[in-house]
Amino acid sequence: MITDFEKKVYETLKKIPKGRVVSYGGLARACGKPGAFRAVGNALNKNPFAPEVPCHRVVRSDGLVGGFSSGAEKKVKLLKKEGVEVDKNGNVRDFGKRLFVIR
DNA sequence: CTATTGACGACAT
DNA sequence: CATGTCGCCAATA
Repeated sequence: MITDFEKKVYETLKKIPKGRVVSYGGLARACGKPGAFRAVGNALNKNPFAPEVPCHRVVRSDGLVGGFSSGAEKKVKLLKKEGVEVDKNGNVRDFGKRLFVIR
């Protein structure tokens, strides 16, 4: 079951360019719900469009990669593969520059 | 319909 | 600067 909110989340997430990351809060704001960052995380956790939607590009506002349905390590690996360097602590290098602000 | 949960965020200590 | 607590929204039981 795909709700309108989740659909919006996935659609918005597809806009994120390769090599860039977006915060849960920013993504939530782009969906019209500035405070729904938790709900966004939930939507991504289900992740019905795993390879189609780049859910691994969504990171926490504090610079940490956050979690991942298949394991945060996998997420980090994918990010590195796209050119996003991640510290062993889990924080993205040059987070401010890598962060993609929608609209 | 009510309660609990979760890939979080901001503020307080 | 590091840890702890409360608040947030939507989905699910």
